[in-house]
Amino acid sequence: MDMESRSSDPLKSPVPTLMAVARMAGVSPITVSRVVRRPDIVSSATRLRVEDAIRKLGYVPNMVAGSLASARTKSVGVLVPTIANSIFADTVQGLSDVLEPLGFSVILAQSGYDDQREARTLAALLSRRPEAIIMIGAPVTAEGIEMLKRAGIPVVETWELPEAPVDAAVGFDNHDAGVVVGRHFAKTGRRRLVFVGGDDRRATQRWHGFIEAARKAGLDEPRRVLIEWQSGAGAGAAVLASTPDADAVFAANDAYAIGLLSALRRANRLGPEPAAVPEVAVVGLGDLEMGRLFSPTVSTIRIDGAAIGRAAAELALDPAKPRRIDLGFELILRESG
Amino acid sequence: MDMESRSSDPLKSPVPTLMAVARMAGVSPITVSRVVRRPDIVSSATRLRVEDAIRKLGYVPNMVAGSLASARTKSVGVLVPTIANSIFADTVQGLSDVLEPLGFSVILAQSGYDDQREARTLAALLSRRPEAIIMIGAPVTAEGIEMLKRAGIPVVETWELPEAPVDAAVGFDNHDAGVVVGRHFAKTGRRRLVFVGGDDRRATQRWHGFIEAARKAGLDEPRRVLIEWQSGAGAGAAVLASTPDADAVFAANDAYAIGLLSALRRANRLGPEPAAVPEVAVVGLGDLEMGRLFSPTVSTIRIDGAAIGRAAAELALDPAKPRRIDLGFELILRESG
DNA sequence: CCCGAAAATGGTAGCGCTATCATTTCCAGA
DNA sequence: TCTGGAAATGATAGCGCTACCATTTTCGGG
Repeated sequence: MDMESRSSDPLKSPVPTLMAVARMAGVSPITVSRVVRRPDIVSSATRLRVEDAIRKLGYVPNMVAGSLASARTKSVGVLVPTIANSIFADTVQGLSDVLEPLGFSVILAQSGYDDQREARTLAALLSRRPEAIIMIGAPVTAEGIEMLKRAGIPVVETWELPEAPVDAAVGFDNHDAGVVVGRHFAKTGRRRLVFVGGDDRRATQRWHGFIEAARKAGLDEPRRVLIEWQSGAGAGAAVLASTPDADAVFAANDAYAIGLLSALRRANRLGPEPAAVPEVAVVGLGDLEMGRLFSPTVSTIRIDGAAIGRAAAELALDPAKPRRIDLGFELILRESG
Repeated sequence: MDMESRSSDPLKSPVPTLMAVARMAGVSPITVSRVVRRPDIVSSATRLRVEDAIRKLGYVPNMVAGSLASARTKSVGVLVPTIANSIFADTVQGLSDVLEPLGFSVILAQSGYDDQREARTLAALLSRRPEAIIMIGAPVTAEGIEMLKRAGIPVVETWELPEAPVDAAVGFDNHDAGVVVGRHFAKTGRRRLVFVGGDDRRATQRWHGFIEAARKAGLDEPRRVLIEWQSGAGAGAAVLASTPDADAVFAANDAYAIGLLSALRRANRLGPEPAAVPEVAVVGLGDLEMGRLFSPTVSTIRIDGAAIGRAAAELALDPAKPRRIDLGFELILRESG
């Protein structure tokens, strides 16, 4: 499609500039700029004239030029491992809800749980000069950390609370979450503990907390089932295949927990009605709505992903705010364990 | 946090420019620019020298300036009703997977199913001069359509196939989906049909198709249960409360379908084992993984959200490609109906 | 009716980069 | 050794806007 054919004014199709508006309204360019950004300091007579010209021309300010001139891009870079994971989607939603009303745009990028890609992606984000970076997790490569530091902008790491974040962090203690679930299993008489999840740092922290609690309680050494795919069904099958004797499973997210419960049902290890004491206890993480709808209802470590996003946005915009926020988590016990 | 304190070089902390690199390497600025963008046309000797300077200074190109000079932003605006909906998250993921490797960034914005907000958001997106716009659904306001046309860039509408899209569309026929489900219910002997969903245009198209099929088959006039919240549980409760006598329900998405099945179970209308012929047939839309894990497994209109995203990205980048792609859908029959 | 301060508007000079030409350097072939 | 065209590099002029300061206009109070 060529530009001419889609313009409503076939004559001087090129996208109108602030200069064009100024000429049409008979004012200087800077006045147009003021009408757009600070209408209050322009007399209402001129303002009306300018607004009229803007409407007639269909002028849309060029923020690229504006950003260059003002050194403010009104944008925030957001780096997630993947968006096709409802739990991160909630966080993105939350931060977007705070940022957009303030006129900030979200530049979204995915690292795909890949270290090299994270570094590349971070460079790409930074080249757009966002006013802050918000990421799920902490940067993994030294390169990435270095770039972030040099950028001199707020950097908010979420979903974990590193000892020494580049700048700020909003999240919860993943290690603790593992401990809490481990203890809960011990207290309810479970002995053969299993952890299913990926091998990213957050999952690993949960795993460490989980073993720690199991050891302290004198249980069998917990086993870990590593999952590559993002599929709940896959996670369920993997656990049944590699640790069929497990009597308690901590799944790194609710999707895995549901996948496992579904596999257990298919293997006829669930009984027709949710048992008071299930043969295999399962606890997930995230508190997806699905978990409440499933039968048995899924016990979980509840995390408020949207709240993390909102808090992260606030730290990103205000460097004066405290640089570390622990939003905590909550163990929610339902039928699954 | 102030900029000085976080720079690795406390001396001349300000973010280095291309000019600084040029001076350090003893070349002209344009040569640095070429090393960054087209390394192949620079002699290897100078290239090495420049790359060295870049590394030493930690230079990150300023794409804002580059975009202004070249009139290419290497960015695509993406407008979704909400990202906290796994089905759209898949589409965003898909398009991002195509766009990022090509050096394009995704500027993500949410309209929240709100017409006015859609128009505002579109203006904000356009002011960043993206090279294309990809949106879920078609623009709703005349204003929005006008702005998009004037922008003179590719615009891809997804998840529906309007008669006259602004530019391009990738999706499937929502009306047809309704027809297919309606016919299926008729064929399997259902009579009291209900549709649960929102009142956005896509849902409404499905609804229209659904009634059409029901009328043709001579069934009772279908009823429509309108849902505001995005919650499956809410949808389930609403259907049970307002149309308790329904014997077949088409849910506008799988989350609603699962919410309804869960409510039916709680109301003891599901039986212990999935029945061969369920009392109430339920068909969802989207084919979430959860639907396959649930019991009963959820019948659904399968849509490949990621594929829609990938195809949309391709149309966005290449105006020569066909402007209308019907990716279709598939009725997947499982235990729920 | 004048004065001075506030309100309103404008001129100038870049922001950091790239497009578009030069211009210079290099080197194979005569 | 000289030539000519390709390869490599550079000078210049903006891109469309805003920061900063200067200038003009307005208007209430003496």
